[in-house]
Amino acid sequence: MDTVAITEKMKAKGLRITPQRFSVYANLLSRCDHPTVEEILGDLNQEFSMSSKATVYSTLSALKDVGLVREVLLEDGVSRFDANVMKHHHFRCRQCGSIEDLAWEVFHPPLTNLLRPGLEVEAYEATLHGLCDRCQ
Amino acid sequence: MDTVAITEKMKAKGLRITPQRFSVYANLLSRCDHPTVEEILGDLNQEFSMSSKATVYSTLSALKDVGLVREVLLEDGVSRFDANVMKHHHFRCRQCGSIEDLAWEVFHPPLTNLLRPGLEVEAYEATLHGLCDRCQ
DNA sequence: CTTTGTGCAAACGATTTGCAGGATG
DNA sequence: CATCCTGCAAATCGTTTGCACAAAG
Repeated sequence: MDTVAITEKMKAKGLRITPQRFSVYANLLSRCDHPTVEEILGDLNQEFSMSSKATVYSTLSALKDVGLVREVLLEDGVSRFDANVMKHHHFRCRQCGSIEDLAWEVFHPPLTNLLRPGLEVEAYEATLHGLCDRCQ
Repeated sequence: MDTVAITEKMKAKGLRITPQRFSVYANLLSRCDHPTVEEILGDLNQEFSMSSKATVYSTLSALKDVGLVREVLLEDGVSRFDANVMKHHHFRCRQCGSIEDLAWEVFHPPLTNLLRPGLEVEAYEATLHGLCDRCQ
């Protein structure tokens, strides 16, 4: 996705554009893993100081509020972020901890008639655990 | 489950029995929600001081190591614990935050042929989100 | 009596907050 | 030029750790 498209996407959600915000979102869009705040910040500050930790937190929070990114909480006590906001599931390697997205079709919809009456299901998602190819 | 059965279950796993350990596990077995350390500790210290936070953490860690309890990490950054170690899924009410167990049969197994080759799936579980009856 | 658990307080790491100055629309 | 973002440091919150004392087997 090019610079203009990214900017437009943010503007369309009513976000004020700043170099920090732009680069956080651009970084997230360019990755296929699910980075932590530290990892994003490391990328942004690689060549020159671009942003601070507090700003990355606040930017991710703003992006999350308007639905451009999703927060992913898996087995470690760390927030991870994902610019893929389509419905999908996750796979997590128990060895290296890497996370990847899985097609939504991997699971059939839940059999809601097996739930106790009274529960109103609005969404769901699954996490698969195992070993990735690199760790086998 | 009675006192003797609980004690035997812990002994069978090689755990040394103490009043603190016993009451943490007994508390967890008697609940159907998925309490945090704070909630368990609050219960134990209701009438008189029974345990400390560090001990509850260490007990839960020991119980987890021998497979008598499971740690559940859901949408908030807090560890929750579950004495139900059978395979099951979870439902979380987005209003009140309550969590309940769902039957394993609610989902068919994943269609692993849709995954990219190289991933070795060992386990999985799903979380459903919605409104419980009390919150509708 | 040896091993292991307990409880306190201090340490820790991720995240949030307060606030003065600066950039955006 | 009014709004609201940035960045620093301090505050917060859940969890872990170190250690002296006590309890379990």
